[in-house]
Amino acid sequence: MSVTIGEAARASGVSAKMIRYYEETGLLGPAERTASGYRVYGAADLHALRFVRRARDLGFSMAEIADLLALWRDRERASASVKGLALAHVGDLRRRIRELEAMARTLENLAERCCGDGRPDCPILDDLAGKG
Amino acid sequence: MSVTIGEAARASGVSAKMIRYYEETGLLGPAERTASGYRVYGAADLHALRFVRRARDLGFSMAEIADLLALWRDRERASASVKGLALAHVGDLRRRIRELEAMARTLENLAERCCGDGRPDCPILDDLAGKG
DNA sequence: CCTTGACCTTCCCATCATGGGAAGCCCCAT
DNA sequence: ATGGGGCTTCCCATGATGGGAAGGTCAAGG
Repeated sequence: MSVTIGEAARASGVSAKMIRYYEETGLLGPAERTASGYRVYGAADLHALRFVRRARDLGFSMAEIADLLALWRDRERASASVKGLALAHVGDLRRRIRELEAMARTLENLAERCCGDGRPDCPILDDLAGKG
Repeated sequence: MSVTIGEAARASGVSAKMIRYYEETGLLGPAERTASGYRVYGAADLHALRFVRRARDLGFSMAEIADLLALWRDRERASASVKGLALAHVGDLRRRIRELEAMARTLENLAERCCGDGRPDCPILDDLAGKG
């Protein structure tokens, strides 16, 4: 039950490029190799790759994922640690959302006041130019 | 009424590093120089720098800002072009917000189901591991 | 007049996660 | 044995930003 990097990529949704990168940066341990140097992945490796993929989909950074992986592998972990990490990340996401929200609202307000026709007068440019 | 790059940075809120970078990449035209090679900025340059700063604060990319600057300088522009750019960017922001929202909600749901005490059982890790 | 310290110049490097591509080796099927 | 596809490593690029080194410049004060 061992596959090459291409099959691992297809099975996990992580590109072969990224799998090598994760190995290079230490997020994942070095993969086993065939005699000719090909990387080889077993069931546990695929499991870890899918874990990483899922965590990336939830917006965790590689550093956070390293922590999550360590907790995942530690059967003695306290769930409080995981929850803490997750909630800290949620705080991060919420903060970014608030920033983007503020930008979007500002622009929507400006755009609403811009007639958007062939004339050059434009409250959006006026605002950017500081003439607000 | 001409200032050096440091003063321009302070006056515009754009770091000296970034001012040089904007010049290097062509977002802003080459600055005038003193005989000894120092960059020199006049009132119009400061105005443009503040424009760029403000646009960055609203989340526009450098490519979009290049377009906005061109429209700003073009007195024959159609406000529709500006509005189009702005609304396209709003669409971008809204899409990113939706993605982050989805991540945050997923994580909040998982965290809510995690008791977060000293025990190892953790729905968050279970979900990441695909045991959801 | 010379020193000092603050400022400027260019150049290189790092971030973070990701992709592109080249040169060369390997494996399998025809 | 040949061809095609997959693997290896290595280098480069992204976008916007900061850090820092090595060296030139300027203004103020001794």
